Amino acid sequence: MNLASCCHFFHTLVKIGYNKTSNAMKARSDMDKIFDSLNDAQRSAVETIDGPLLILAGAGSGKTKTITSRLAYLLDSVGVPSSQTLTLTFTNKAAKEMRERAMGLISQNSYPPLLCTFHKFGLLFLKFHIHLLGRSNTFVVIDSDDKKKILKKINADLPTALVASEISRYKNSLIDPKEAYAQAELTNYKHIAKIYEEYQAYLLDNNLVDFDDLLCLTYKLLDENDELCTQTSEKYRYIMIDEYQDTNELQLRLLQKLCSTHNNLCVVGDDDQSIYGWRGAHVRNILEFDQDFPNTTIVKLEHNYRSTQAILTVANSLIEHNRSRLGKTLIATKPSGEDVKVLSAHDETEESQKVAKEIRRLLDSGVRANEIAVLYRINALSRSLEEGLNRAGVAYKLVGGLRFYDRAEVKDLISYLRVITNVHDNFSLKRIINKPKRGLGKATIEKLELSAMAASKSMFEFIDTLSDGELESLARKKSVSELRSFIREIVELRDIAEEAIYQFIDQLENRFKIKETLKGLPDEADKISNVDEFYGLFRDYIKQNPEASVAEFLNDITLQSDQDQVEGESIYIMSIHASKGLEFEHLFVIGMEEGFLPLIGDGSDLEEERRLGYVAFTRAKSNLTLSSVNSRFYKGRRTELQKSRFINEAGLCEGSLILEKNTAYKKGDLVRHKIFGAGRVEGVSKSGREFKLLINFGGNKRDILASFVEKL
DNA sequence: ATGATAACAGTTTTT
DNA sequence: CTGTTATCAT
Repeated sequence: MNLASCCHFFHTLVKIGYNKTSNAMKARSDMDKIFDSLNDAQRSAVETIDGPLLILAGAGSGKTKTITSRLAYLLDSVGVPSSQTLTLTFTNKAAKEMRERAMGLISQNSYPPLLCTFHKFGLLFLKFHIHLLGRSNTFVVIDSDDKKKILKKINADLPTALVASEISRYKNSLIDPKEAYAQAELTNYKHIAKIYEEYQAYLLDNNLVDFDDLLCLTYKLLDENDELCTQTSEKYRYIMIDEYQDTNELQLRLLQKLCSTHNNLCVVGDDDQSIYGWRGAHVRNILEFDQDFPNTTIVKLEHNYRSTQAILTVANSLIEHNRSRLGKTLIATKPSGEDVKVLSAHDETEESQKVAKEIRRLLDSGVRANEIAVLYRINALSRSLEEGLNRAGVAYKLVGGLRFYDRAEVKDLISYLRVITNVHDNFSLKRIINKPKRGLGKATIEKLELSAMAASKSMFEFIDTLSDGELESLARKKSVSELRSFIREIVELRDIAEEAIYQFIDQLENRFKIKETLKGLPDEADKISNVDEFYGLFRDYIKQNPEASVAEFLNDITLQSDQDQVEGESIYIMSIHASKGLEFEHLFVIGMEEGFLPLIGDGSDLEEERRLGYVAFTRAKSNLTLSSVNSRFYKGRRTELQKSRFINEAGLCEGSLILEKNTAYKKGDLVRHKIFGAGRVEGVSKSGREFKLLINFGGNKRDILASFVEKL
């Protein structure tokens, strides 16, 4: 749902009140069909509507189906007005998918329920209530790049990435600059707190809002206005949250406010798939949900409809090595299938060669390219893989990487639009004032900005009101005339945007020759096609929302990452993080070595690394191949590497195939156990899906599962 | 103001 | 080995 229609939606709710429940008979038979398609656990999750509910949804267990069915049940069977429900996700993609699936289940005559991302909800809420904080709702949402630019300007010495993440941490812990300063002990942190204070002042001055503000200002409003809080909570009587394992402290507290009057909170997630701890997500939110929300009902969805038994066995045994987890075991609904394979290679070149060869073989046997994917823990591993795929003539699509809206040429366009909708936006103005070149350098721009500030005017206003003579004392003569025409074009475009929006793009390109100025730059063709794509997006948006303004378009796209990957005739390669939520018939995971997966470094968490392994493995539907190398070229040097411990923990050994064939251990092998130390294998037997070894530790004989020892 | 070089750091990234 | 940023001549 776009911003325009969402706002309309908010208004409509107020005006028409609740919609009437649909035809009960019809709803009943539709609901019966939905229930028939659910398993027992899913059905019980759908029918539990009052009080806190934790749905532990394992990978591939029909999570989306369960949430959407529950929504349909609430609306069509229980008769809850759609306006009283709120469903939040993390990504636009998830929201879109869920909305589409929910629409197919919910009876047509109910108004679409509010189903959007956390941040979009924040945006909508602020549009309606930010005035209570003494701010105007014409604020602009900035992205993390904009944020870094602002921080860089404020601070010169400390690394902006660090400052940005610390400020984010403060905001997500609801710590204001004063408190941050008070609690800082190191001088660096005092310094960061000062930067934080200046940054906040800058945002306020320019009426900007960053991603974190969308949530923390929303929280602040609810926290400081009891009446608004009660009213909002009563409005959304049934709340559902997707991917709950990825929520942070602020999101938890926001949810506590939102359901303070009813506690009808249903969260869906998987503690075993929590892979964003480094970004502030708190696994504890899902682990201790029943402590935050007493009298919680817990439903586990453990039936897996995605992967073969063989793949699930491997994934289950890996994740069992984690201690902090609620504990569940995926149950296969598919037959055993092919064994999980382990490739080993001497180096990354051979690895990519082997993987490419396997992929070639699959393609030649008629497998469709988009059913194949290769995953890696760090993006740096993509290079050798890409080379190998190129050599083998395998077309691939790299998912992730630099996002569409983050590309320089697209950001320039966005800045143009921002200046056109708000000429006082100094920040965006500075980005484009010398694009295309108008002979203004860093020094001149700085001078203009300072003088404007001294005159208490925005740069645009300042330039516009100055005489040519006055301007010439700040910039060279040639630049002054360029500036004049720049100002004129912006004003004219603003009028066009208001009066003839369908002409807007053509006029923009005409006046500023955006595409022409890209000629001669590296990757010229890509850049021009990105500009064209952006133009297309704008036109589509206007076509779909004829009443929308440029400002609405801008706020909407700031919250968007490029989502829909076009299906083509190429295989996919991506990081494990980027693969969350996806599935592939044939999956390769490369870089299964100590130091890469698990990645070891400061702040690394072995259990989170293991969950990453688990997420990776559970993307596979019928074939899973892992690969490891003896040495890898990384950061300019070649490093000797050992096989990932996860290969062993997953019950796999070199050459693979522990399921039916020989175990890697035989009588007489020397092994080491974490507690008992070194010992000799005296017997091998099978225990469930794993091998059990009888080991003699210096006279002390014990039965131990093979995955708990390592070979010497 | 602009382009060329040196110095440097280097996971994962939903909004 | 990469890509990004700071600094220095032109």
